[in-house]
Amino acid sequence: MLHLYDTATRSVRELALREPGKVSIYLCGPTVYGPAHLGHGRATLSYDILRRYLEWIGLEVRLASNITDIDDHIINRAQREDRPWQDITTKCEAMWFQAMDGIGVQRPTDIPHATEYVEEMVEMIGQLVDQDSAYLTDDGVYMDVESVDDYGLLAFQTLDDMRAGGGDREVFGAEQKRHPADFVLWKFSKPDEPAWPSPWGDGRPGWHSECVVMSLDLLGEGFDLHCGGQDLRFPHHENERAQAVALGKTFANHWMHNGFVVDAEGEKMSKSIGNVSNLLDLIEHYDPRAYRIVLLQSHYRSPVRLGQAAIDQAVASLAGLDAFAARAANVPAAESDPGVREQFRAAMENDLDTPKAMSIVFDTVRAANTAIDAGSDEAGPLVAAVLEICGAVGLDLSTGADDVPDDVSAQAAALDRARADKDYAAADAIRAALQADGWTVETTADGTTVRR
RNA sequence: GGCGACGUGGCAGAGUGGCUUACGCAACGGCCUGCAAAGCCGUCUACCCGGGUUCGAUUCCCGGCGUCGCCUCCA
Repeated sequence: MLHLYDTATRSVRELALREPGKVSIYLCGPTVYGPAHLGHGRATLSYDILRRYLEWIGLEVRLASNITDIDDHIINRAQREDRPWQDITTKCEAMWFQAMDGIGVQRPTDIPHATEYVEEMVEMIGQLVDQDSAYLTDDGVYMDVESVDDYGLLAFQTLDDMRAGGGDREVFGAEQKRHPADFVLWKFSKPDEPAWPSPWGDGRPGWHSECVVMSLDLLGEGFDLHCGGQDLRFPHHENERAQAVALGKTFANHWMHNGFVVDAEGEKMSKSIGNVSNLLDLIEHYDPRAYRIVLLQSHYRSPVRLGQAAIDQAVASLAGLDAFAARAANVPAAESDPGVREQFRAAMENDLDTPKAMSIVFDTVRAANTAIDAGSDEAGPLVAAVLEICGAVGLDLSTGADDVPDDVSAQAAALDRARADKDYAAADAIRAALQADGWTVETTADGTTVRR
C-alpha cells in the first residue's frame, strides 16, 4: 500500500484508508482574485499525479478541492477596480479551470465554494463561541488557540516557542487578541463590503474556517488525506485543525505538503515578492506537458526551479518519449510487462518516488527500443508497460500521426520513391522542405514517417 | 531570536553504510544510414569543509560554512 510522508508525524507512513477501496482527499484550492501562477500549477499537478496513481491501482478517489470566493484580496481588488466582487471571482474561477485544463489536471470530484457554506461556518463558529474556544472583539470573532491542546503540531512549535521566537514581528490586531496566534473566524464588515448575517453582527468568514466545514461536510470525520502547498502548513492547516480539534472532531488522518517553486536565484515564488509567473503564459509558449514532466523528474517535497533550462530539458525529454510512442505505434498490442509494473508500483508507493518511476520509464524505453530494433516479441509488453505507466501519471505521449495532412504524407511517399531511384538530391530536397515546415522526418528501412 | 529543510558530476536531479555509483538533458566517440533523423553501444566529470563512529561514509553523529523556507496574506 501507498506510503506517504505525513507532516503531522514527520515520518513516512502508510496511508490508511477509512474505507477499503476508497480514498477521501481534501486539497486546499485557490483564492480567486488573480491568474493561476506556477505555484498553483505545482500543487495541482502533484495531486493530480497522486490521484491518477490512486485510481490506477484501483481505488475510488473522492477529491474535494475548494474555491475561496470571499476574502480580503477579492474585496480589495473589487474596490480598486470599482466592479462587483462576484465579477472578479467568476472570471478568475473560469481562468483557473482553463489553466487546469491546459496542464491536464482533472477536475476534483467536489468543488465547494466558500460562499455556499457561510451558514454552516456561522453555525460552527457559534459552537466554538459557546464552548469558550472563541471570543468576541471589536472587529470580529477570534479563535482562542490556547484552548487547543496540541496547537503547533503542524508548525513543529509550541505556542510558547512561537511567542518566544516572535522577535521583532508585528502582530496584526494584537491589541485585542489574547494570544498573537489567535486568528479571526468572523470578520465584521465595513459599509459597502459583502456581508452575511451572524449572531455577532454582519460580516464574512475568516479564511481558515471554510476548509474545516467543507471537508467535514463532504468527506466526513477522519477523512484520509489533507493536502496543499508547504506554505499552507502553518498557519492555514494548523488553524483548520485547531477548529476541528476544539470541537472534538477527528480531522484529517494524514497530511501531505508539496514543496515550492523557486526562481532562478532559488527563492520561493511568492506573490508578495512579485516573482510569480502566470501559468497560462507557460502553457501558451511551451508544451503543456513540460511542467508535468519536470515535476515527475523531481520529488514532490523538494523545491523545483522552473527556469528556461528546466523547460528546455523537459521539452527535449518529451521529444524522445514522443519519438518512442511514434515508433511503438507499430508494435502489436500486448499485456504490459508485470515486472516493470511492479517496479513502478514499488517506486510510487515509496512516498511517490516519481523520479525513480521516470527512470524506470526511460530504462524500459531503451529496452523496448532494443527489442524493436531486434524485431523481438519482447517489445510488445515493454511498450505496453511504458504507455501504461505514463498514463498512470497523466503523461500523454504523442505519436504525432493523427494530424498529418494528405499532401505531407504524399511528400513522404515521394521521398521514398526518390530514394528508391537513388535520386538523393531530390530526396534531400523533399526532406529539407518538410523539415522547414516543422515536420520531424524519420527515414527507416521500412520507409519514411513524418510527425510533428 | 525560535523552528525546519537542504548543500551530489557540464546542467538538472534521485538515491545509498561497501555492489555495474540512478534517470534525463548536453558534450564527445562508435554502430546503423546514400546522407540525415530516430535508435543502440561507449566515454567524460560527484557527493560543501573539519572532526567522530565504523573494517569501510557521499550516506550515521557532532561542529563549522553556505543556501532556502516557516514563524504575517501565499500552492
